[in-house]
Amino acid sequence: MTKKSPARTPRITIREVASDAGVSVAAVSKVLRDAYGVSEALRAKVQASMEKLNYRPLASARGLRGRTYTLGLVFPDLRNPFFADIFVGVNAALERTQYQAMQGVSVSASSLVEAMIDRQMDGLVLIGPNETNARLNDIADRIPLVAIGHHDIEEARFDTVNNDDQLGARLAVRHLCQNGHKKVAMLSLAAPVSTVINQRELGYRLEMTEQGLGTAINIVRAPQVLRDVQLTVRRLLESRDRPDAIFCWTDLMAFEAISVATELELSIPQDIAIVGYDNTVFCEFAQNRLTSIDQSGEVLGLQATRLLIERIDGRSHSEHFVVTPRVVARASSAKAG
Amino acid sequence: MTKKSPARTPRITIREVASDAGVSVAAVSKVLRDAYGVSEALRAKVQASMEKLNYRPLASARGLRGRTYTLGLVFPDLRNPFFADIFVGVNAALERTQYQAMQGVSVSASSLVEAMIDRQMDGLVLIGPNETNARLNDIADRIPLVAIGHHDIEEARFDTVNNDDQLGARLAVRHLCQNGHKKVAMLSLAAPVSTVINQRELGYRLEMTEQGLGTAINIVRAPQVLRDVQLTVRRLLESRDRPDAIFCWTDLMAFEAISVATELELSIPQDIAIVGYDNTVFCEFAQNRLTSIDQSGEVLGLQATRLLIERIDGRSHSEHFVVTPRVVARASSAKAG
DNA sequence: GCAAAAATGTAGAACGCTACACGTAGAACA
DNA sequence: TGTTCTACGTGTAGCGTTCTACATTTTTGC
Repeated sequence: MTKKSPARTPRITIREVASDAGVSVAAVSKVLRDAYGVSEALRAKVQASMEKLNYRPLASARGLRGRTYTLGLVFPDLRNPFFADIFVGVNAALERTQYQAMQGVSVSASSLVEAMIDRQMDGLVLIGPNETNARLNDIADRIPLVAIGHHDIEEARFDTVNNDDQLGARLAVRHLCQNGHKKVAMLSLAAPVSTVINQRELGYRLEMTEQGLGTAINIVRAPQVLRDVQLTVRRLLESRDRPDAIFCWTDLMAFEAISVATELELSIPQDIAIVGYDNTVFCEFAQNRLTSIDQSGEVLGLQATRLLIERIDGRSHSEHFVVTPRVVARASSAKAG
Repeated sequence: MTKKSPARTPRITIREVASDAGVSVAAVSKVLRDAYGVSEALRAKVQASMEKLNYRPLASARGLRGRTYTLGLVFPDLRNPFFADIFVGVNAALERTQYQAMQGVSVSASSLVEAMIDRQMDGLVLIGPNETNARLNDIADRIPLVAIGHHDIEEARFDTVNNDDQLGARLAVRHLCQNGHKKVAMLSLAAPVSTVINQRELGYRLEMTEQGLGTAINIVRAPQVLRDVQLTVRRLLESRDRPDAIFCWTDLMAFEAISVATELELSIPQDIAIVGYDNTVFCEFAQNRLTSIDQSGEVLGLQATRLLIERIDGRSHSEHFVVTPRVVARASSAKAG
């Protein structure tokens, strides 16, 4: 079935660079890799030839012996603009390095990770992985790994970068309480495994208790799907004893909450206050004016990438970086009245 | 500087599969590639061994001789959820094939394309490329290429998949006119090159003229940046002779328009009607209720991928697939009164 | 039955690069 | 002067696949 493609211009190889520069192939390779034992004169000669011939090393060939200079980013989905912030951070960290990031979106569980290992990524950044520690350790045994958004670091053979989700949740609740809201519900995510969810829910519970609102604790969970979120919110807002505030798992969920509230002709924040998480760009829009917890995705991405490169370069003990979240207050959580 | 990483379990290679199955390496390779000349018995034997050993072919090694079974998707940015729709389509097309998609976000112009060629992608899908035809042809000479959102197909040595942007713009204007809006402005994008922008602006002009509103033609352009869009919209809405409707380049821009209008205490659609493009999920939200032109990203992604695989398999003449857009009417463009 | 054709399997040379193991030359030291 | 270092280059064996060419067996045609 496989026919021949039209002939394409063949690539410049390391051999041609070597012969053009009048040096050995090994010498060119050394220059390429910044390896030890190269004189300035030789480096200059080789670099001139590379430039002249417009040489670009072929990643597959490099990968077969050494590294591919490619990092894999695994996103849980593409709809949340928060991930774009992380991506910005990753790219900032990659500036002035030879590395390139390739993204994938984990459609079917962990098959993407396998695909990336098959493709010889030098390392992986998993963003919000729904995986157990054991499973992550398995992966880490095969490829340098950093997880963003995974709190279980016991015996972890990989690095993690997190915002303090427990604190984030506490800040949200505290902020709402300070603004006079009492019956704070939490709209959480119904997902198989997630240490992030656990932390947020824990923070919510602890802070509610601390605020003397232990009896008002109310966690409802919805799957990521649009319909389900709306149904869940609607049920919550129409319930006999409606909360006066909702702390949402994500800005995206919060926007849906705003939508449902608007449909029910409840006014925000008078009838119902809303707080999101991630401080996405859309929070700023006048139709949302959503108070949100900022976990600075850019920093998360930057640090994760930094750690990953360190790990590729040989570090074997685990490091765990934590960002302190902060409240960005907007109208959606203003004083009740 | 490069230290040794902790020893990782070595991979299963084709050789081990061959020896386990008691056949030659070449035979295993044939099975892997569905090549001609393999008996059922042999195939079964080999597949059993592959399963048993959990063998996965290494893409780098394959790439050195044949293909990597990897397709590269190049997105212009990560913030627009419309791209998630395209991605869904791509994945649908990849189901039951050996191919895997890897995404990249084009930060610095075309350097990502080079990086993907270096990494031996079998083909590329460029989404909304800001490139000239000549430049795209250059790329197409080096790698199978499909562009989504590029209308200049003259002498194109690549395939394209588009929605009919000219029609889309006409539909938007027509819809607004039918609902009694007359002074329809267009909020367009200030970008270096884009045949998509040209088509939309052309459609807008033509339809305005056809509706007898030639004198009301008013195109303002803003760069993608948040601040600039808001400034532009604000200027437009505060101008002496304010339009009564805005047709926006993108839902994202439309949401910003809604934001500015809300801030100015203009009501939608009474004071100002708004129409977007892409029919993103957020359009449905009650705080937006945004009328939008649907160009079915899923179909775009699916078709692009289909064409790309055909092209990889040897097709050399160009094909151009066009999707017909449709209006999805919501409150933001309802009758003026 | 026998030649020709088709089907099935194998050997082994690439693919472009890295990294190990060396070779050489000059400097430093005694 | 010889010996030991150090710095700098080179030759070349793979890395894990694919694919061409060929060898062998089976089927077909008459």
